Amino acid sequence: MTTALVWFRRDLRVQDHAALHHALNAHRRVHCVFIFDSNILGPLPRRDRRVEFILRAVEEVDAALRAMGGGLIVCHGDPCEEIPRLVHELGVEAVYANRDYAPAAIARDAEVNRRLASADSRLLDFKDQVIFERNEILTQGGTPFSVFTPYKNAWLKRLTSAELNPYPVEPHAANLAPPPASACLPTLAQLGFETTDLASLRLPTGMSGAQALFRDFVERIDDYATARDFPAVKGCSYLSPHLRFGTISIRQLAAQAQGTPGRGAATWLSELIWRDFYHAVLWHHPRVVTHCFKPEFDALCWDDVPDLFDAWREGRTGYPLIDAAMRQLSQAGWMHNRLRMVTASFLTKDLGIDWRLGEAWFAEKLLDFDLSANNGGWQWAASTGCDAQPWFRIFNPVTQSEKFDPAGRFILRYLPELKQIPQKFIHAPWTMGPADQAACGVRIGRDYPLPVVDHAQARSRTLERFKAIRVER
DNA sequence: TGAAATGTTGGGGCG
DNA sequence: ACGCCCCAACATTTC
Repeated sequence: MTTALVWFRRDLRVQDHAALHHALNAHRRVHCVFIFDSNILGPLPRRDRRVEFILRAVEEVDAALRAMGGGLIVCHGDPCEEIPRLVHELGVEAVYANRDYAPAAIARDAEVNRRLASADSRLLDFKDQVIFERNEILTQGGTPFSVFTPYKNAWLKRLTSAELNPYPVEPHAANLAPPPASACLPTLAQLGFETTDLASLRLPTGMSGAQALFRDFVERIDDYATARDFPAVKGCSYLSPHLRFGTISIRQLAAQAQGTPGRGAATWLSELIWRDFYHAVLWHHPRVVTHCFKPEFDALCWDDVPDLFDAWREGRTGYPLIDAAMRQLSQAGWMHNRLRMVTASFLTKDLGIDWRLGEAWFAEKLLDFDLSANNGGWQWAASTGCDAQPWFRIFNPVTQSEKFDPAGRFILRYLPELKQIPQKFIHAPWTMGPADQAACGVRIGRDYPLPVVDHAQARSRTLERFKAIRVER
């Protein structure tokens, strides 16, 4: 009678779960554990919606496992100590987990595995988080891709139904072992955290919330290609936090995208491939965590301008689309993808601030924060990364606003102070003359900030900044 | 998964 | 009728 332990991390579901599937297939007794990692939780502010989001998901996993005769052991501590302790207490032969590709996670798992080896056990890890991982997609020359489009073509060419098949859990669910009677789930307070406003965000949580969002999106998937760029429109899937914590599986999403004809589904699949791409980039090039993917851009001299950085973070740059987006980030813990590109461009190309500062702010605020996608997106916007946007391609915050929020509907959702100004000034309020300002009762510089920088000037400074490091040949 | 600068064209006003 | 200019509108190139 062999015993296994399934270690849940960023895969908080009980359907289509690789590690759980393999453990149940191979062992007569399967315990399940989730650890609130004190190494990760320690540095977080005491109010963090993600901890609450995870706890809601953990509660649902526990309930679902109990319904199948098992349950979830939930610990709070250092996995390097907790896992070996459980292995000893429960008499576990092997620990099963789904692979995590972030450098810190790789190091953690290596350490856990090292300690398990001395206890005559081991950590078995499985591909679950992505469709293709590590070296599964390489160029003909056997090197990792550094441009997205050829990567995507190779990805699509390699895709078979095998990658999209779910990992069923039910067939051997009888092997689930109930947790010790003493085990019970911690509260947020017991974890040392305060309640947040997560409930007021109306963000569906857990597996059930993810499936509800998924069903809703499937109804709209045909419109995705055209609607996804407009932040005032309900065009995207809103599944990113769920994909981040694995409350829904990537295979379910990719199978839906692949099996639906039309441009909408194809465009969405492309976005899912971007996710695989950035995971692979991080796995092949862990240096991008702290350095530019293209080393020559490490020579860039960014500006040290704390006041401008604060204005950006707090949404008071004087550019309405930027400010609305930054307030969405703080208020909702999420930002529309188009706006992630526009605000990242603004920080790096208009304010001249190092992309790493913006990356860190997004990492703190985003519920869906994922190191690979966040780093990849920021380096793309800063023109320092893999398949980055060319450095001379600089977003105009006003033009982007006119294109993607033409009526200013998104802007007004987060900047009610601009409600009274005429629609034609909503994208650039400072262009109102004194008479217009008086007429609508909004004085720019008092009721809403003047632009903190002039875009045309900032643009030419950025061109100079990049020209300065250009290699002469 | 841009935008600005520069070049070209063609219609219309006008002498 | 014709040439000239102005300037949108569109195309190309440059950053």
